[in-house]
Amino acid sequence: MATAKSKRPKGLDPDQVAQIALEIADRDGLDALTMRGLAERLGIGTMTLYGYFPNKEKLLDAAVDAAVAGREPPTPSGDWNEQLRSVVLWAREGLLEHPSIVELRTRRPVLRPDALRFSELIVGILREAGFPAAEAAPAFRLLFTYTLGFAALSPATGTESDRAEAQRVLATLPAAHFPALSEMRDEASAAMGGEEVFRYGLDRIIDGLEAQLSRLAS
Amino acid sequence: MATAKSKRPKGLDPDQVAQIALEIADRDGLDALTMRGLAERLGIGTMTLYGYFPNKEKLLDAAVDAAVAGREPPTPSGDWNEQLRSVVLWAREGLLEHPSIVELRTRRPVLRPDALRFSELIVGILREAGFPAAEAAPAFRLLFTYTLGFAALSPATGTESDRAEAQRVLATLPAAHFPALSEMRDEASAAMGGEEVFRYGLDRIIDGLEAQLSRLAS
DNA sequence: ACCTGAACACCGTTCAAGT
DNA sequence: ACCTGAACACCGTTCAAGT
Repeated sequence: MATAKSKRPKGLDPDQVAQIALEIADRDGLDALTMRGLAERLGIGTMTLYGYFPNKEKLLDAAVDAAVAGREPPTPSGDWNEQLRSVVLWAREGLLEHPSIVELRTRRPVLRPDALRFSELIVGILREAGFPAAEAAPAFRLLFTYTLGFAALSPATGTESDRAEAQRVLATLPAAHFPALSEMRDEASAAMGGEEVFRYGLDRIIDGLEAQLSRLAS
Repeated sequence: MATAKSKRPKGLDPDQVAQIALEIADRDGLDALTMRGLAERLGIGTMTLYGYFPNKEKLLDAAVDAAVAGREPPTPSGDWNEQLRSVVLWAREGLLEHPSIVELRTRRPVLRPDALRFSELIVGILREAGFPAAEAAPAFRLLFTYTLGFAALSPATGTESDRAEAQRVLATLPAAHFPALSEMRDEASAAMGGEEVFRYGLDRIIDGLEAQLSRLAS
C-alpha cells in the first residue's frame, strides 16, 4: 500500500511510521499528533517525515489503513437482522479501539477502500434480506450515521470531566423550563453513552428496518 | 445572558460580537473563526476581544446562544410520532442554518441550557407517549445521535469536491471485492446526504420506536 | 478605565542547503 | 541519494504598557 514515492529513507518504512502515528493519535487525541512531535518520537528531523508522506493528510490516510488492517469481520450466521447486528457491533469495536479514526472522520471524509468494507457488508446483508437498491442505500446510511455518530458524540472517548460537567448542568437546569428532563436526571446522564445505550438504539433501528421490510413484502 | 464581567468596552456589546463570530463560522467554517480575524473584522485590536470574552471557548458558547436564540419550536399537533418527527425536523433546520454549531459539537460537548430545549421536547413527547424514564433516555439519545450525526457526517455542508471525490472512489472500487456496492453505485452516492435520505432514516427510527411501544404495552 | 502591541509557545510546510 | 535547519505564515493567549 504505502511505498515511498520520491525518497527511500533509512530503517523505517512508511507503515511503521503510520502505526506509530496511529498510536499517538489514539492515545492522546488527533490534535496531539503533530509532524514535529511524531518526528521527535521517531528520532528523526521533522522534515524527514516528508520523505515518507508528502503531507500530513497522506500520513493520516495511512494511519486509517493501519487501523483497519487485519480486522476480520464476523462470519455471517443467523437471520439478516442478527447478521446486521453483529457487523455493526464489529465496526463499533474498531471505532472504540481507534478513537482517532472517529475524530478524523468528523473533520473530513475517510475514503480508504479498506474502510468501505463496513459499507459493503451492510449493503450486502440488506440486499440479501430483500431491500431494493434504492432503499438499501439510505438504510445503510442510517446504520452508518448512528454507529459513527454515537462514537463521535457520546463520551466514551470524552474526558471524565466532560461527563461531570454535563451532569452539573443537568442538575442545575431550572425545573420550570425543563420539566421532563428534571424528572429524570439520573436516566438522562446515564444515557449519555455506553454499550447498553448504544444497543438500545441499534435494536430500535433494526426493529424499524424489520417493519419496513414487512411493509415492502405486503 | 452575556454581560461583560471585567471590562465594558466601547460601542459593541458581547451579543453583537458573538453574532458576527457566528456568521463568520457559519460562512467559512469554524477554523476560519480566529480571534485575530474577528478582531480585524470588528476594527478593534485582537486583545480587545478579551475584554468581551475571557477566552475563545466563552466566545463560542455565546455564538451557540446566538444561534439558538429566538428559534421557536413547532406547536405540538397530531400523534406522538408526528410530534417527534416535527421536532426533529425543526432541530435539523437549525443545524443546517448553523453548520458551525455542528462542527463545534463534534469537537466538544455543547452544554448551553437553551441548546437543551431539543432534549426537553423530545423527552417530553416520549414520556407522554408512554415510554418509561429508563427508555425515554436512550430513545432520546438515538434521535439525538442520528440528527446531529447526520448533520456532521453527511456532505450537506461538505464541499462539492468532497462529494466528487467520494463518487470517484466508489467508481474505482474493484467489483470483485465490493460486489454489493458496485451493483448500486448510483444509489450509494445519492444516499450520502440530502433531505430524503435523512427522512428515510428518521422514519425507520420512528417505526422502531412504535414497535417498542407496542411491545411495552403488551 | 479602556484598549492594545510585542512576545511566547505552538502549528504545517517551503526552500535551500548540508552530508 | 538522503536528510534537515531556518524561515514563513499562521494560531490563542500572557504580559506589560500605552492613553
